[in-house]
Amino acid sequence: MFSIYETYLKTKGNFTADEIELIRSLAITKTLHQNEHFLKEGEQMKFYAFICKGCLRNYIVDENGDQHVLKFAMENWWAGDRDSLISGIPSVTYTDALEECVLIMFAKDTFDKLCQQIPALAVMIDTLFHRSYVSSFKKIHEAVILSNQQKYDNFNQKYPALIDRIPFHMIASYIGITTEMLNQLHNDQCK
Amino acid sequence: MFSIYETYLKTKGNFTADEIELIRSLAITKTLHQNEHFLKEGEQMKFYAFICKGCLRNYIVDENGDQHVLKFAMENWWAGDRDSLISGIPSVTYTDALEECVLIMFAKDTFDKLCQQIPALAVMIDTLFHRSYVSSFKKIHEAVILSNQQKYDNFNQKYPALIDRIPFHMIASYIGITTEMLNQLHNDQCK
DNA sequence: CGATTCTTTGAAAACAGTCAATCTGTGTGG
DNA sequence: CCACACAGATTGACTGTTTTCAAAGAATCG
Repeated sequence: MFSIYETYLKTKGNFTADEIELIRSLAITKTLHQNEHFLKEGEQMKFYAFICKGCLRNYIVDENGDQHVLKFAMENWWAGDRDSLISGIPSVTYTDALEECVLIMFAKDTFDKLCQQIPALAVMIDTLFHRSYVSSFKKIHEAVILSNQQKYDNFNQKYPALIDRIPFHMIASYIGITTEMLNQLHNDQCK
Repeated sequence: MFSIYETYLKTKGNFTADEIELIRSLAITKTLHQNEHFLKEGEQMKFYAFICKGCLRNYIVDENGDQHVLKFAMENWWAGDRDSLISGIPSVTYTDALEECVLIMFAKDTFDKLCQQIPALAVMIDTLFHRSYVSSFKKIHEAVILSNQQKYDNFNQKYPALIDRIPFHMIASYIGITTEMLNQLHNDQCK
């Protein structure tokens, strides 16, 4: 499974064979079965976790016990609650596996040291963080101005085929509409 | 005006007198009059810009020529398009002054070098970036699940008195509702 | 004071959410 | 292997909210 991560690294920067080997030596592989929790509210996230296989969902539970999906993460993404990881504070979100998952993980301390030793790795993470800031800004704007129809179209464009992989009510929660509405939009499209 | 920035710095980290002096020596003060453009679409943002006084708005113009307000920035915030600044790409947004503004600016290269020399400054910026990532996540979630009424309440809580300082239609654009709707919510509250 | 921009109002239409009932598929225990 | 329970999907009627449109009133700026 490390080979998937190695491929990912090679698309993100120039790493020497030695560096790859060093990274490999410190990687921890973890598997999750379907519906298994990866991180719970109140727990601190202590590992960088890269997804080699599978799909996870990140969500919060409000005071009424209702769940709100904040994001989905799948192959070649990073999983979990970044705020908890970086700030060292307890997570306010839950993350769990929607499918069988295989993760490549690194203890936070280990990974931070690696970043100091391997400049390309530090650049990769900085870029990643910057990118996700930019994309989250874009997502705010979309949430604000788009109609339900447009949100639906957008979702399908951004996550092709994900709608066939994840229960409707979770996608509805993610894009901020009701399950009934999502269903109707989906029907309209298939006509 | 630098004293305002100095006060800001002191709340964000421990800076020595020498460091403050070094920062001061490289600062550029700029004033903007009301409605003056600070940054246009297509231009590259080349300065870190801290707001000592005044209020700016950051927005995009869509294919129909309609403006969409992405954010407001005022005293003790940073102005402009961060993506352009960090990535060195042309800005996709406009930023202009809603009032007379005074900015403390630093050329990007200059500031990046300062960060290397002054660890507290680098930490400050990292924290700032991380924070705004986290808060953007919160804002997405709010845009997705809150009713117009709640968005209005939220805005007033987060930006007290800003509603008396900025034209209604810009605030409406920012929170993603029509001017008429905002007006009605505002009336209801005053009853 | 004239032009422009911003705010306010109300009616009609479009839109989205709620609710309740039904349908479907999956997995479990007998 | 069947019957049942359960979670998720689907449907339609109803309700409430939000937008659109049009028009008029205030405020601001040159």
